[in-house]
Amino acid sequence: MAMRAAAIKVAAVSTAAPRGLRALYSSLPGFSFNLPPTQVEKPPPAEPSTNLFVSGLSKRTTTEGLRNAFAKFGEVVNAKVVTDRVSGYSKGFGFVNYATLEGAEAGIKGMDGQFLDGWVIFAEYARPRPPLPSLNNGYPREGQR
DNA sequence: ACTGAGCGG
Repeated sequence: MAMRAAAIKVAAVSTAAPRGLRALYSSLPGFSFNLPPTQVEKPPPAEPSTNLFVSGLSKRTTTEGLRNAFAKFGEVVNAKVVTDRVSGYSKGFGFVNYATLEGAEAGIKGMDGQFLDGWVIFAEYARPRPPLPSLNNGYPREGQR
């Protein structure tokens, strides 16, 4: 009887204290939710490139504002604030393309963690993207709708 | 509507 009461108490603690679930499950046989000390943290962002991913933007920040803020650290070839195609409103992130990797590096160091239109923005190297699938060199695809 | 992590054309 005593064990049964203990089991019920454990269940009650489980639901009442979600923060302690990890430690609780770790002590239970058959439950190895133990997080490895390594490899649980954020993986390194990306490999250096001239393309930058900028997040944390204000909804009022436009492409010109983004370009203007990053142009101080290097030659910006292309800048784009991603907007929703139906509503036209900013999604709060964008991309900045520098002419050189040095410019991109300077842009990250200069703008990452800085304020832009009242919001702290984050600048990092963008992930490599495959060439535009939809455009196909400006011609529509044959044999495919 | 514009919300708050994210990787567009």
